[in-house]
Amino acid sequence: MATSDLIAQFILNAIEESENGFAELRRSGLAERFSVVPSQINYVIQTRFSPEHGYIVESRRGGGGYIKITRVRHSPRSLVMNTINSVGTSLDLRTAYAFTENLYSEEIIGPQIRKLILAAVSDNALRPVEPSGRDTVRAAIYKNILLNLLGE
Amino acid sequence: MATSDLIAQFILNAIEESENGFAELRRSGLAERFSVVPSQINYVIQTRFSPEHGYIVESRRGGGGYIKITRVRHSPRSLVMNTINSVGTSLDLRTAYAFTENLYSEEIIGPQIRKLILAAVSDNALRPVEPSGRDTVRAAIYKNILLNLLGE
DNA sequence: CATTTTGACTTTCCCTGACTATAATAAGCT
DNA sequence: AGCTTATTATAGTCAGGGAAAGTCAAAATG
Repeated sequence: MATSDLIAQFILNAIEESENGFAELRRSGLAERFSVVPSQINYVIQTRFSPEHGYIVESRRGGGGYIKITRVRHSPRSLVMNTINSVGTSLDLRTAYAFTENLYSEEIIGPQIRKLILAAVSDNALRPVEPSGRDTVRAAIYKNILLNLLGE
Repeated sequence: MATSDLIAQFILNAIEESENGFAELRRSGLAERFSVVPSQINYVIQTRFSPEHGYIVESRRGGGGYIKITRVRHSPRSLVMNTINSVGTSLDLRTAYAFTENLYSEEIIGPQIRKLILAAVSDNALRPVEPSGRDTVRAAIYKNILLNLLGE
């Protein structure tokens, strides 16, 4: 398992353990704990705690600086609608994963639907589509599934 | 016996031995073990662990990369596997409907899943794909969904 | 001639380090 | 004391190197 995964897990755990739904961390301390350069913490945050994943990140530099990562919560319906709106005409695989995990962890979709969505928009499923066109197709499929999810 | 068969055997064995029904492998390591070039592993996977064979393949590149091969648990005679194998490389919308209705009436999928499958392979979802190519994409998506849905 | 094997090239992801930006605190200066 | 400047302590950005896995088509094999 890559170090970035471990760091992500650590942050996730810190948020879970917290009362208020956020973790306040020292970038330098975290880097030291995992024996990586500080900028790797930024990498982990950018790749795993983006708004698409359902987090907001605040920070402050200088003495007493910190990074605060908060899990955001929407009402179920607005989250689905927000997600649909966030998907433009193009959607890369990573972002699709992030959106779907977010919907899943908010319990808006169950494990089966999560699997269905990921299967439908995976590169495996889109194999016949030219790589350069996949993100466009992915976006269309993704939005269409979510729209049908809304109209129960 | 060809080396590819030995590699396939090895992978099969690894899956059997595993608790969870999947094997997580390092492509480079496997290639080295059998003294072949890494891309031969891809060849083995493509020819022997395809969806039609009942396997799900996931992977990750970069540091800490891996290939994960999951055997979908259900008898090869099941309606799902039959459906997957009936799809082939092309699937028109009417046939997709028919297959899905069949799965629904056999109570293998529920109403919501039925709806979402159809949403995923509808012409609306595939709008960015040129009409002449849609059936091919539809087939790939359809098979992938079915396979993943039943590998719970 | 179908299948297997190979290798050159591409893509993705992780990790690092040099450089930049900002905030708090300490040190000087009037 | 109050203002300005230097120092120190953080965090942010970006480009690049390296470690995997993916793709594709040509060559070898049976």
